[in-house]
Amino acid sequence: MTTEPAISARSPRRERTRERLLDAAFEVFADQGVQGASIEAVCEAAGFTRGAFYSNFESKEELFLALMDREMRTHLADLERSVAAIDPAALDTPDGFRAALRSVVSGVGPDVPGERQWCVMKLEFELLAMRDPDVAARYTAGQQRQRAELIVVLTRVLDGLGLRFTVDVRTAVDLLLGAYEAGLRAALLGAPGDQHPEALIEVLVDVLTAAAPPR
Amino acid sequence: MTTEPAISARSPRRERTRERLLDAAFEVFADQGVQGASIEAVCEAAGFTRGAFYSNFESKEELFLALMDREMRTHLADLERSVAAIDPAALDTPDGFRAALRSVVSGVGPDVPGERQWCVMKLEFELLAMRDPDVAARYTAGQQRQRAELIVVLTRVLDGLGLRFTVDVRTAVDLLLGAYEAGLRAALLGAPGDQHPEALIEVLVDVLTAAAPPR
DNA sequence: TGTATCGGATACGTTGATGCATCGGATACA
DNA sequence: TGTATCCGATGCATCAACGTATCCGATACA
Repeated sequence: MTTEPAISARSPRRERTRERLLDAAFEVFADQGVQGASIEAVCEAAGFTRGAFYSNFESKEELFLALMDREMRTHLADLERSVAAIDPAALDTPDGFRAALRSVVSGVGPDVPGERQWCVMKLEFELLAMRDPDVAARYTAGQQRQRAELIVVLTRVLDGLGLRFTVDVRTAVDLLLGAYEAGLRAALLGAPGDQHPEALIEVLVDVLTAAAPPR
Repeated sequence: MTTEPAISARSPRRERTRERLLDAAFEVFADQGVQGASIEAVCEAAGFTRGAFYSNFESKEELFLALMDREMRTHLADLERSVAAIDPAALDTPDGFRAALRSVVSGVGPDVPGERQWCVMKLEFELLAMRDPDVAARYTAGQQRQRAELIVVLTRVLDGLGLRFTVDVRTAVDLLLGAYEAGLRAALLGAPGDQHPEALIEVLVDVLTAAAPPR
């Protein structure tokens, strides 16, 4: 999209500083917000000065876009990895089935340490997307890839078990993702009550498979 | 919470400028982001200079908190109003029931013009809450009030119809709110597919009332 | 070992937001 | 109509972030 120096033409050293700047950007953006963070702060966190930054990126916006693309690629890969790691044998028990489903829906399961940052950055992405059509297009494209992957996987898994959701699979995925995100956010904000992602997901799975024909 | 000049001790004139500043803050914050917006920009939008601002608020943060409190109060009032406006007669038909439920869940139904700003500001609130425990406490408190109201209302309505959700009412409310928000955000971001709030809500209602005992 | 190129550091001028100290006009009350 | 008070406007000094132009050291290659 933006003019990238023919990606192959980037020296290894250059590539490493880029990565370090992106890593730092993730931390600093999550901590202070994309708008609130200064380029200087990102550079400092990465152990560089602004000279290095302007040598690698044109602006904070370009840095942000590069970061978002990288994160979405990473999480799609994580999803595919955790899908590949599903143990078909464990699916027979309801608990195993729910666990697999949860780990798949969360994209990467309870990697609890980074959960907060991940959630915050997702909110930042959505917020920026609300204001910039270009960001919105990239963001929704990534979300759609994730959604498509989940649809395929769930269809396959349920077929294998001889089950069916009581609603269209695509709708089921949307509901599952919505419930998971809402629950996660509420939990991270310290909300009381029972709106925690695991609980919501389990209830939802029960409801969505309730009237399904037995194997 | 913060030192407010004994609310009664605010002259009507002063009160009006405060309101105008809050109105402007809503617009500007939604447009440029809380962090991205300058105090100057808010003042300009309100038709004042910074002198007026510093005479009424101590900082941008205090303005933000005042705005968040006001918005949450307003939306709770809207919710109670739309609850009061439910026509019991229309609840008999499935469509009427769903319509009532949707308008109640959305807090104020399809007031479509301001929907985008409302959604953006909610994201801003959540994001700021993620970073500041004080903001988080106020935000979740407001959310819990809304949730409690919905729980009461839905229980009452369903009882009147001789229906029951197939899951705990509190869980049902969480699922409905989650689905609505997720759908709304996706729709506003221009996502393709069927993840639109109305559709999700209707499916969810069907699922949640499917196995309910008939009247 | 000499040299050219690349990558990051340094230094500088510019801009825009901030907070305050002070001023001026309008409103209320005698 | 005169006067006091309140409230918002104006002017100013400060500061942080920005972007660029230039410099220096390291690596690659002859």
